[in-house]
Amino acid sequence: MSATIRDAGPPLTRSVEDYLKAIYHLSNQGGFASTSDIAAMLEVAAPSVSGMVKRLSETGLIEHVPYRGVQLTAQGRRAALKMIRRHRILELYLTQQLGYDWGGVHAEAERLEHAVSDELIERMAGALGDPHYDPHGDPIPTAAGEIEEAELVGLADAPVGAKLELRQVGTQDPARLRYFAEQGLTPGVLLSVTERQPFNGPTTIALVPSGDPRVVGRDLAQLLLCREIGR
Amino acid sequence: MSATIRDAGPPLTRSVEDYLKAIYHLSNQGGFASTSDIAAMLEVAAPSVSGMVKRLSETGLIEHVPYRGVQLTAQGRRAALKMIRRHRILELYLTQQLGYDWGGVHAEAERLEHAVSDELIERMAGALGDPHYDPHGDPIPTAAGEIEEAELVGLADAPVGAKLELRQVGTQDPARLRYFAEQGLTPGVLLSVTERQPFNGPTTIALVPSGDPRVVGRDLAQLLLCREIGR
DNA sequence: TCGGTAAATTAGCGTAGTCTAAGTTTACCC
DNA sequence: GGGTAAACTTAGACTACGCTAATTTACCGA
Repeated sequence: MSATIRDAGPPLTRSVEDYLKAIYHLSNQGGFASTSDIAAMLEVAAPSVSGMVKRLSETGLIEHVPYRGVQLTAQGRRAALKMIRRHRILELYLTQQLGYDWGGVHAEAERLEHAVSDELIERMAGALGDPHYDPHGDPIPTAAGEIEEAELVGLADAPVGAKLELRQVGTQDPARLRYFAEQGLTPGVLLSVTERQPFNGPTTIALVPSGDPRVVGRDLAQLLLCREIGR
Repeated sequence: MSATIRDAGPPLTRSVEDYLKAIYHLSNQGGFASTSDIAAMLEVAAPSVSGMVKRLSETGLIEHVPYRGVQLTAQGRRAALKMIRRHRILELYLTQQLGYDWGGVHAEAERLEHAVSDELIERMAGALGDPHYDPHGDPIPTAAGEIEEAELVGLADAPVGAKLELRQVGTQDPARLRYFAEQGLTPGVLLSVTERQPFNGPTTIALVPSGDPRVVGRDLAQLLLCREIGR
């Protein structure tokens, strides 16, 4: 009989863990992560990524479509979620238990996530009351490697007063994408809904933290998929 | 003007940190650490040590006398003490704040000590009340890289009732060293002084925790250099 | 004083991961 | 539909670190 589930294999190196995490973040729901995006995120040269991609796909952690991009396999996804859990638990622990502020904590967690044991993470999680969300509102994967998928709402449908994080832009059209980028409406941006005109009218939002206002017509607003993070 | 003190240079790799720590432990007070002892402590092959020794002496962290052994330079010693501080603070923090027992804690600290920042260590130290000793009674180096040298007393001069840790054996004579080893008297062993005969008579001790008694004549007892860790 | 042995070193190689430079492939635009 | 720019991959080199096998050195005992 083959190994049940934990077919551990050789432990992953720091680099491999970083690549998997980057690929996870870049290939949100089913998409491909491109070589150059991975290179930019990890601050390495593109050929380094090509080389690593070859190795990772040989070991079954990712699928590689040459000149297209990569996706995580189930195994790679599991490993990535494990790192994300570690990262988020560490960030939470360092801020809540050791007085870190949100500036320094990311770099610290980035280094520690490769060195901590599962046991330590679970002890930290326990000391924090087994949290399900980090302070950004992002869900923390469980120890078993499951993550709650954030529910996305179109900006056109978000209630006035809601505080949102823009997560995806639901179009491939370059003209629209360029327009959104010009408006500062790119994934990751925070905003709040300040007003909406009736009868399918435009939505007015304020960017956070700058407060800059934007008015977005209904058709475009439906393309801006957001996660609600509060009122 | 040359750099004042913190002539940091490139950050040390994990391996380098491990080598420096091993050399520190093996070359207690002015002695040399041998290639094979380092290899044994780090569980690598001897030629790997030779190679690393060459690099470390080129970068000024150690002095190498070929076929003799190595010693830390002031710079190497500083780096080693920094790692030892990290290790001991981590061990203390993990046991006192996160419920680790003394079994699992060493391996965890061994990994973490290479990943933590100075800031994190100082925060942990602060949370612990800036301790000066670890639970073994070993002194914790200060953040500035100073360590309280344990004051060693010959077993022949230790007061009856004292609890001691055997730290060094003050002879190179193989016959005596072998005898001590047979008696279980090797560095690191804990013991308590139960009795001493007058007129330069022998000292009777009990090994801790077994309680096994040993009677040691004065001449030999003077060779057993101990650190007092309580009564 | 001379071996013999144990320790140390050198030689040579392998892997992981990085880089630059040089070629391919894709995609886009007119 | 062809040309070009951007993205990607391949080629080749380098560093850190490990290993085994072979050689050199130091020391101890006869």
